[in-house]
Amino acid sequence: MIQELRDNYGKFFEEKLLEEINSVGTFKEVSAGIELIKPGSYIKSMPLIINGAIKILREDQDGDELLLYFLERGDTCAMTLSCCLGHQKSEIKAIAETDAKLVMIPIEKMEEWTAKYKSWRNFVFDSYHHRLIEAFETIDSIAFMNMDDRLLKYLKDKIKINKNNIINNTHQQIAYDLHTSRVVISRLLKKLENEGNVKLHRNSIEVIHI
Amino acid sequence: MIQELRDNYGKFFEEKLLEEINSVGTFKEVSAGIELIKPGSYIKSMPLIINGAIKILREDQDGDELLLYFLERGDTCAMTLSCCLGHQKSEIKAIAETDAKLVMIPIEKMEEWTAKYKSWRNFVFDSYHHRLIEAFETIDSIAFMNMDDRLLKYLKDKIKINKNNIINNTHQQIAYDLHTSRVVISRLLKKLENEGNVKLHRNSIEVIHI
DNA sequence: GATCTTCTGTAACAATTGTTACTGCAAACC
DNA sequence: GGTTTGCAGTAACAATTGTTACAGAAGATC
Repeated sequence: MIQELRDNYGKFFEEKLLEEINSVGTFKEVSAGIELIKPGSYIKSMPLIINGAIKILREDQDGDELLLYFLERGDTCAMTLSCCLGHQKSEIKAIAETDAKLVMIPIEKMEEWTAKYKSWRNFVFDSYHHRLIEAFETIDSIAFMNMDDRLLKYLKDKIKINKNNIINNTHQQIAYDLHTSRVVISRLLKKLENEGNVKLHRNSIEVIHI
Repeated sequence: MIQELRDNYGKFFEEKLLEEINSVGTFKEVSAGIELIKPGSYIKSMPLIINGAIKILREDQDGDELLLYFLERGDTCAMTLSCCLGHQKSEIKAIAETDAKLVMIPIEKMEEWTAKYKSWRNFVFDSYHHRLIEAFETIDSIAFMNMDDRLLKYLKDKIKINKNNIINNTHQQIAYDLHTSRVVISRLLKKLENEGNVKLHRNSIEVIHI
């Protein structure tokens, strides 16, 4: 595990902290689709992402959901951070977007390292910063963009995250992420296909051109 | 100023930190309507809010804007925090919602205090936590609520922030905050008036019942 | 191969929100 | 008092998004 940590977090943390993480962290592999965090649950450890991607969703009381953003290598979950520190319930839902490798860190260490390691402090602050920025970008999308542009952005993000221009999702799954209906997504995808931007298959979408 | 700090931040910070804030901070009074932060500008100091309220807005490239949330006594601007630490440009716009008193802290102190004072660290983490939660609540509103409910929420928030059930805004100003058109707001307000929930006057709205 | 399930395509329609245009009113200004 | 300016009310219409319903295609299962 120490080698994975060095490869992925060596540029953030000094060797001594890497060793501490190695000694108290537990390695975890998850398969795509696994639910990591349920809204309303308490969180006992914080994940450092080694590889793969995690999808972070917001869910309202009716079970309606909306994609907030993806976490990747080098990211951590800011919500987890603040929940741990504030001993609060989770406000979000996290699902493995791809198969992923994580290192789970017990929350007691967080406060300790925050005082001890400058690099850890900076990492935590940076994480908050990035999540806040991404939350604002999500707000931009839903406030200022129409569904056709939001769908384009979604396809772009998916390609980037999965490193694959074939998106293995049904229209219904996309509709959930964008909080709209399946019919709307089918309609817009068909339009994109007619314009030559995508090719539609059953259970997957091949993106030809942005 | 030290007394103002003790009254408003005494429960967060130890006396020694209060004194440090007092010695390096500068007191600032602003009138309602003053623009404190422009999107794209660099930030050189961070505000602690003593009283009054600050309105935080998101703005897109076309100049369209959207209200994110209000800051009050005991709050600080998380965006400022992360901009200072990351030496980044502001992603938001801040306008004094009411007359307000602030203490401005030079950013160099922030890193220093983060290492030195546990209470400061907790304050900063808490601020991030609250802003993230509020950003998520803003996402909830625009993603899951219709304009009529968003308007109700807006009126409620305004009453709370201004401690006054008369809201001194034109319909156009509300439309800007909610990123919609004046006609839509007039329409919905008129509906609320017909239902007996508000009374409409020129340049102001009297809220009768939630 | 026959059946069942799930996914996609599409039409028709409803609801919500956005736009344009015009009106009268109130306050401000001269 | 008369004029100008900005605000609010309203109608008519357009655009976008959401809903319902149904048909056919692709896989999965037996």
